[in-house]
Amino acid sequence: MPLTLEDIAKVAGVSRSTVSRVINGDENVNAATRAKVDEVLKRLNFQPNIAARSLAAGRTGIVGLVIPAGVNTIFTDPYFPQLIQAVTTTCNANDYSVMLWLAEPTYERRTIRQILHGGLLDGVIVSSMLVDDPIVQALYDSHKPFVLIGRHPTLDVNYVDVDNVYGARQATQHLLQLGRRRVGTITGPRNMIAGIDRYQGYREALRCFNQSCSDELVVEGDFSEKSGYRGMQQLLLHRPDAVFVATDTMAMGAMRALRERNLRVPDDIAVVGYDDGPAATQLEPPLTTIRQFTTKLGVAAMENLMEIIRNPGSGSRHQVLQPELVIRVSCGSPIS
Amino acid sequence: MPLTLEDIAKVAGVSRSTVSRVINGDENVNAATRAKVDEVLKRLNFQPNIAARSLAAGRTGIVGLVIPAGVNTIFTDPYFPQLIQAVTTTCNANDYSVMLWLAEPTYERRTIRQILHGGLLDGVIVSSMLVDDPIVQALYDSHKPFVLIGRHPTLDVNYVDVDNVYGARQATQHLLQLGRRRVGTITGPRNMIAGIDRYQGYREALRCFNQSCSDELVVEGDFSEKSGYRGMQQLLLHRPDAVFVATDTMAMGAMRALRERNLRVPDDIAVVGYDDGPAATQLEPPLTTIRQFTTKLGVAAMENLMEIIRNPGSGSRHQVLQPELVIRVSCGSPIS
DNA sequence: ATGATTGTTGGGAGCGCTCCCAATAAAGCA
DNA sequence: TGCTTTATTGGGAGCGCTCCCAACAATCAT
Repeated sequence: MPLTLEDIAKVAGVSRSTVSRVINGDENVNAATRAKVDEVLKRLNFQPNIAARSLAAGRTGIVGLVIPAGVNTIFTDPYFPQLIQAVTTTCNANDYSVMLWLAEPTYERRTIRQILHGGLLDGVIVSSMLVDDPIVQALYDSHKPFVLIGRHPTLDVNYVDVDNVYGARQATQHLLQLGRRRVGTITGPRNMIAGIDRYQGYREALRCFNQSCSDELVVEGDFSEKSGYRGMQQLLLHRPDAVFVATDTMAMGAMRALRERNLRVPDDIAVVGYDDGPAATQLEPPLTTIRQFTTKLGVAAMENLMEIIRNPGSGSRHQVLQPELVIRVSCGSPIS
Repeated sequence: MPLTLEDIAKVAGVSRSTVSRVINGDENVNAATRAKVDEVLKRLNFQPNIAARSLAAGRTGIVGLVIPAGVNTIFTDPYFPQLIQAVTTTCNANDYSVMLWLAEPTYERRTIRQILHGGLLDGVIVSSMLVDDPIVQALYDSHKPFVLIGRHPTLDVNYVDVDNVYGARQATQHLLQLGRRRVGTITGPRNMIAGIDRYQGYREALRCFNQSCSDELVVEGDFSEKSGYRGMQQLLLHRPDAVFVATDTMAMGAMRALRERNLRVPDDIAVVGYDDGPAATQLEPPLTTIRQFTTKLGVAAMENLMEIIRNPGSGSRHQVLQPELVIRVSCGSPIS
């Protein structure tokens, strides 16, 4: 049978309240008393009952991390592991526990209700992917503290994000500066913010160089390796001399397609990826890509969330990180 | 402010107790009353407070899924995603929620304590990898219901497992039956049960064919792609004509090494993997491997756990699934 | 020395739920 | 008809914790 505060109190010769104070770091405890209680606490390996605390105090020390994507996506793309890692680590460092929801985009209503109204979570981090994810709206309507990873197109919510438009612009400009003139792109899905923003950055870069954006050089992918492969095949019909691929994973597929056609990278065609995941360095040749500090993103999200939990009702918080171009081999040197 | 039982009761014109009965499916409620309460419940979108239920009833409807491996391993190996998927789905189908712990093998004590004594979990599933994982011992000492995925070498605990010895024997025998005579292996780590068992199966197969097991044809890997690559390079020094690789992921690495040396699969060297993950079909040539029904494993684990939760104190339960050989191209046809 | 202040502690109330028992109404039986 | 049985319902107790307030002792200023 698990111990209770009262048990500890009896052993330490103090009251329930005092033990509670010690556990929660209340200032108003005599140093000697605190030492004594601490000793008993440690000796009996006491762990307070989370449910009881939740009920009494209205907080649990648990935050939810909701990743609305199929398990396959989550574990294929190196982005999510890094994110999960970062959030988990930050949580633990701050005495929070994480509850991880890997949800298919079509939630059961029950799941959402549980997340929102079960009373178990102090706050929620959502790695929002879809433009119109129902859970975001639901969180917005509830008053539970939450932070989005990735900006939201319409709602004014707390979020942290990397500047996808900027990153994509950097990538595309890099290709243009090297003298490439038929720069294609394999985009992400158009119902995901990141997909839209990166495409936007691509177009802005073209405009900077007074290039028109011809539809034949734009293919929509879905972030998977296979869609990169297919996308590249399609693109090749229109003889691009460079491609901006909206994900390293898709870039892998794209390069597989090029290899099959015996096209050389970067000589025949230059490739830029996006993410700077582990694959980037393993590819042949190593991939020039956009580094987006996924870890920082996760940490920032959690820090914001904790701030919101501590201090609710303050205005909505936005934090945008700048990604940076990592130059490797896949774009080669300037073409004269 | 979230609703309470009392709120619902007031609206429905009944008592708190009756509402509770309806929610928990108690038989002793008049049909008309139940309908009325159900209607209110649905209309107001009521969700009982988990903490309060936990405190009063001693159950939460939450189970923990503990995966004691680095995040990198977890997301590299296709085994875990499938497992997580299976457990999560089964949970949801049975009105349980999952709390996922991705823990580095060296747990903080705090984490373990929380898992065990926080009182939040009705039960725990541990995907035990390491032979002497501290959390298994801790769970064993506590009296919390738990199920291991993967047998335990010494403790008599509830587990579900696939027969790794059998699977590895099948794989190796397949190579031997095709006439290969210098069959090497890249094993898993020796501190993981699965690694040990598969190596054991390999040796048993050799013994069946009256082959001695020469140390030079055995290399230890760590389940990673890279270790497969390295292992193969090492193995090649001793001219094997076939390899049993204890993981598809490692097999990928092994085949990369072979490609680099311009060795043909299966002509020059035959390869069998283990897992039948998505990579198996994508490899060139498609990989003959052992299918181990990871999904079934996850489902079985959860079903056992629920049974144990419902019915504690029954003897320990063991369930072992048989894996099967999936023949593709990487072993070729019999050698005359 | 007296009243006010500060530091420290103990105990009551109550969070929202489940479980149990008692109360009531309805039905069955002699 | 009177009494037992059954079906249905309501309310008290209590799960383990936090929060609040009151109690007390020790210290301070006057």
